[in-house]
Amino acid sequence: MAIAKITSLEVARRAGVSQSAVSRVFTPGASASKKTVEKVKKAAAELGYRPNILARAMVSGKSRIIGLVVAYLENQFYPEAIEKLSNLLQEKGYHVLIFMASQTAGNIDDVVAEILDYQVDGIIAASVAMSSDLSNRCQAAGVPMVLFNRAQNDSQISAVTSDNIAGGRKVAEFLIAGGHQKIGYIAGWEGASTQRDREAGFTTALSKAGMSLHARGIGNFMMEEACEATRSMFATDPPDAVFVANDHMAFAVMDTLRFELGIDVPNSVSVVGYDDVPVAAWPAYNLTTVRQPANRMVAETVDILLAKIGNNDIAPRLIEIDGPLILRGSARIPEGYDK
Amino acid sequence: MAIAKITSLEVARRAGVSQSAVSRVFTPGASASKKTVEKVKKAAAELGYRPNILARAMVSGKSRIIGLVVAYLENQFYPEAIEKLSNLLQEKGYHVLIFMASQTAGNIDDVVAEILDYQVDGIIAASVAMSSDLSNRCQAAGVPMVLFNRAQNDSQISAVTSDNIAGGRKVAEFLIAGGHQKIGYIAGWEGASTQRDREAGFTTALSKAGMSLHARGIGNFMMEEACEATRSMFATDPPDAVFVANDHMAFAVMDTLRFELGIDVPNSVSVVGYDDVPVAAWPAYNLTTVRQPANRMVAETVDILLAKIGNNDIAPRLIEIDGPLILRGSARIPEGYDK
DNA sequence: CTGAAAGCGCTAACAG
DNA sequence: CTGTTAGCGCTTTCAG
Repeated sequence: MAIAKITSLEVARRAGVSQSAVSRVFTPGASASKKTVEKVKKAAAELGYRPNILARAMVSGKSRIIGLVVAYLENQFYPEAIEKLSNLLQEKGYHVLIFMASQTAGNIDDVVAEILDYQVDGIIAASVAMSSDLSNRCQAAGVPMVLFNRAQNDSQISAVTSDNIAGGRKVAEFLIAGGHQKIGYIAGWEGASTQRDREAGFTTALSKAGMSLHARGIGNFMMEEACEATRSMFATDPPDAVFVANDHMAFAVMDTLRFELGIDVPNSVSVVGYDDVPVAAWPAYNLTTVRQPANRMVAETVDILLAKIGNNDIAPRLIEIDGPLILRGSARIPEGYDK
Repeated sequence: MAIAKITSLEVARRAGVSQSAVSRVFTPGASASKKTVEKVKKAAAELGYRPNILARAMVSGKSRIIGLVVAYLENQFYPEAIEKLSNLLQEKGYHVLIFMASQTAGNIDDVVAEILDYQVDGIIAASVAMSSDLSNRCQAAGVPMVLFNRAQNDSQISAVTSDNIAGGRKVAEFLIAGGHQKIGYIAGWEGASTQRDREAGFTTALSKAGMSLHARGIGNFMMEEACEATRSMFATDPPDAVFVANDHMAFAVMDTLRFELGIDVPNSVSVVGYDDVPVAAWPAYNLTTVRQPANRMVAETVDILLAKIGNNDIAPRLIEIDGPLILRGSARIPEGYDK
């Protein structure tokens, strides 16, 4: 079985032109006479020639590869995001090299180092904490990076998230309008800006209404820990409403409430989540939640990244996209409520 | 901000050795004296040097990139699989370039063409149909491919799936043992070997017991269509058990039954799925289902692919991995049943 | 508009 | 074990 990798040189010979002519025909912004283009295209088609992207990358310095660092694929928000990210990038002529940053903490640095080895044109870090040392190395290597669904204090680095503070506030206002008196919160991983902002927006709005958190548990964005937190929270003096830092945990909370503790949702307790992943709309959960506008978040992320790839000197941007509260059946809806 | 891409030549100069010495130090199976290694490593560390993988790929002909074609990320089985795939490949020193084959039918060919442009060392096609023309082109290009969770009649191409026929049979036997009389089936997309095999195993076992399908609907692996199929199937003479071709649709079937039609699962009708995705274990569904052993499927896939990368002449292999029926609460369990 | 020539950063013979 | 020498396949000046 002969291995048939056709090079531009072979195409050139068959078309009776120089190798550089072939290159020009396949290089977007290049000039070639109609006749040359025709001859080359014909020869290329006959031979089944396609340019070698790696070779092109080497000389041009542009690989058209974007490194995507991602961690928790079990939370449905991420598969959805990577699908959209990948599709959009594909449209723009880029492709996504995936790097799992899972399990082993502290391996993020290694992962990014590996990414850099592939000469990626840019990096999207979804939901992972970035040491500033690390972002410096990317900077030094001239590789732009944008954080997806996580912000960094370090204002040197671009990030796009939903407006988590506003989201948290909306939930508080909704719950208060619903007449809830004892409001609990189940937190995500405290190292995450999304967690902190959601909680800050939530408790601030509570304070403004003269209320405070009735109970607080920590789920670390993990289902099992969220179950545990729910058990303790409902062991004594149970709340009449719980805001859970993301949908993924909210499902665990609802299941624990209904099937383990025998507590009715929403009649005995309202549950509200954050993300609006597809499962939230399924009748079994029918979860009231704040929608993270994945499409717009993805579009912004790609925009910023490509802009930076075009010109790395543009200032870092912090985008927060507002998302609506989606009213469903897991929480009591105040009469005449609209937002 | 200076862009600091260090080359092996610069390291060589600082270490006082030749450029090829540096290369050797960074090439796994190469020889260099202890002293040289030391000097080079030191200089490299000081400079922050890392080899350029693309350049290495060009000359060695090995990119250490695996192209992964994937379609429906909404079915949780796939995020899970790509996470495991990516992790395992990462361990072996490969990385995954993702290609979404979604929406647009017939774009698979274009997608694979693009993949080839990146000089990938191998391709994993998850759950996509492969035209034989296409697999020929990969063959011609010397790029091995293995199908994941889908088999092909074309025995020229390796594939790993669960044992779908056995799985279908297990479900039939289980349902029959449970005393069900009117057994329905909701099919996936008929173009998929997984769908066909599951159904074949299922109906064959039914026949052996002197039974036949009471009703049949088509869900095409989509939730909405599965809902529709459920509605028609239960409009008249409803079955007392339904086998659904995958979990993703089974959730939709259960929700339609319970929340739209007001039919009790499992008391009025048993529902069984296929895959055992994480959600199947959540209390809200607690779905009885055939487990696809993702870990072993992934391990086999990677094994075969890497073996082929090592030597493309080895024969194509078709692996079917047996998975257990996981008994949960969505289907009546016959007394004393164990399998 | 076109061809010749010079590399991109690295690995792989090849002598020494 | 080491340095020298060729390229991998392509883009990009540079003359013409």
